[in-house]
Amino acid sequence: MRGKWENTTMTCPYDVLLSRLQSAFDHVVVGADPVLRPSDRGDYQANGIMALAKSQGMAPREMAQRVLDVLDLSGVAEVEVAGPGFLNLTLTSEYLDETLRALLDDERLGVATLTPRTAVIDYSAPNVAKEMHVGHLRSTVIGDALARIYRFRGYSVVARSHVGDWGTPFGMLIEHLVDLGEATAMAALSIGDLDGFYRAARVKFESDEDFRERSRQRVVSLQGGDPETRRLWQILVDESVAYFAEVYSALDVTLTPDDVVGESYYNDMLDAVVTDLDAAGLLVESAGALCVFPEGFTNREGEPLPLIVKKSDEGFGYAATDLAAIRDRVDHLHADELLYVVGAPQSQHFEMVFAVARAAGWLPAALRCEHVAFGNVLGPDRKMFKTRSGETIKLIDLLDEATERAEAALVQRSQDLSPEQRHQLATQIARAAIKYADLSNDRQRDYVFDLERMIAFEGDTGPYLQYAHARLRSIFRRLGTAWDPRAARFSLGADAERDLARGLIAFPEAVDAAMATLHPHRLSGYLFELAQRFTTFYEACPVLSAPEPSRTERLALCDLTARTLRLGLSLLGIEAPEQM
RNA sequence: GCGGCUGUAGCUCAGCGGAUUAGAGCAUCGGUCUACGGAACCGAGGGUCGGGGGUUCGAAUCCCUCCAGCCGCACCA
Repeated sequence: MRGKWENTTMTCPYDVLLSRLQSAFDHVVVGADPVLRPSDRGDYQANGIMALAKSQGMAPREMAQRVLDVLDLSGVAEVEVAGPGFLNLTLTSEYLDETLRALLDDERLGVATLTPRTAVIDYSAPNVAKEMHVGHLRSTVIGDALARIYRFRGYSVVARSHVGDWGTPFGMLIEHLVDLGEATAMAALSIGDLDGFYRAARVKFESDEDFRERSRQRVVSLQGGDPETRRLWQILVDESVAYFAEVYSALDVTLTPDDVVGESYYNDMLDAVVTDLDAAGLLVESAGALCVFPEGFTNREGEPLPLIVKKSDEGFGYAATDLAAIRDRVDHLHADELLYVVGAPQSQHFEMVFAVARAAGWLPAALRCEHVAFGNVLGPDRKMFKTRSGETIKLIDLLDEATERAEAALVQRSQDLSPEQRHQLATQIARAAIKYADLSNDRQRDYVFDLERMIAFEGDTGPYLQYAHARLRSIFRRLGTAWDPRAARFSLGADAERDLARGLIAFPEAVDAAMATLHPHRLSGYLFELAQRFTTFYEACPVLSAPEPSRTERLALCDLTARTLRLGLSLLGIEAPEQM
């Protein structure tokens, strides 16, 4: 997973160890993997000896010796062979001291920037004139975390919220808008009652033959480019996008209206998709529809499965839009990487779209293109999370409820906060609770939404991490006199100090793992563990009352921990308040 | 029927290319208590890693198979 991206700096111990081990392993077999892991035996362990020994028909112990003979870890770590042939590596105290002091001066806390690439990340994607609900939570939160991580690593990120702003429902929506009158409709939409608007349109559509007919005509006008119809449609889009911006802001998500590029944006490119697929000899007419049959996909009957590009009614399917979007992103946005943060049920669709794009030559082989799939948000009954009456739950309601609970908890504890401060803080805690709960689960799995648990201040939660950070910051508020980080020397005499230090130097590994695997929970898990290391340290080691030079050393550890938590949380899109 | 995902402690979940004793949180029980923010810490109990085979010196992890659940499988995105 490493080595795919070139590092511009190399400061973290893992990288140093890996490169030293790698050259030793290369002496035996070039490219042999040392299999370097964090370990509680030493600081790290290299498990690659056994596999290498097997491949060379040697005894593992003998192989270990052979590698040790050429392994140069001077100034970095001590090594010892254990068990069948594990290399247990313990960083020298000089090297730890050196590394930690370098971190004190490093705003990036050891995380290297990568050679810049452009990544287009497709996420969130709500529908125009429809409420943002829990179904959009994961895409929005995971996508935004990935975008933040990528940016921090030096990538240029183009975010795309691929909103549903086209298709047959818009006939009915526009007619409903006309019925209400523009002013009334805009007022309704601007207060965020998108669902009410949609539902009312739907009801009329189902019960009123005349309305239904008008709606059909409206679709035709819309697709035909009738200016007045387009103007009305634009009102729906603009009001919705403005509303999404409010929700994004409430969630502290980085998406802006500029990132909201709906399906309609690609309309003009759809004909070319068809023409070019045809020219490439990929297009087949089947049952009146224009299709591509990518290899390896079959339907229920075992027959080839089509990707329908143009429907038998002449309309374009969403596959056409997705294909057009790929071309646009590769050709015009110059993407080196494409990510689609979309639910797991669509995995086959994306596999097919990617296969067709590759077959058509629109996706260079070197370009990373991935469906970042995720599981469902489940309710307490382990079914799709809905209200008791079976309705979808608005994101904004979810956030409001979380904020209320956080606020209630704060009332009991924080006496010195003004109501405004308390509300502001409660908002930050609520966002942290919801986002962290999502990001700390393996994204591929379904997870059970339990607000009670996720907003708790104890346990593996966002608020717990925020609290750890706030405790750290309070130390510096009570400091009184200034301290000089540059005077810090890390002797790490106490176990708790050393454990904390080991956690601190591993931050780059966690960021790297989250990015390489596109699994933000690798980072959240790291942060939780770091917070635990800190609280253990904090119990065992007095800071402010410690004698020098211990006091300065411990303050430096606290400083690094606070900054690591803050930076790590920020990469997940979670704020770290100074006080709680 | 085919394909995908999932099945680890009472509950919610980690376990990253197989590796030295399977972890955490919550809950339970027992400690710490003039406390640098106790919204904390320390400790205990609790698991035949869905079942069964296989490969291996070694498997929660790889392969096969079975069972259970969720999802997808031609014109809604």
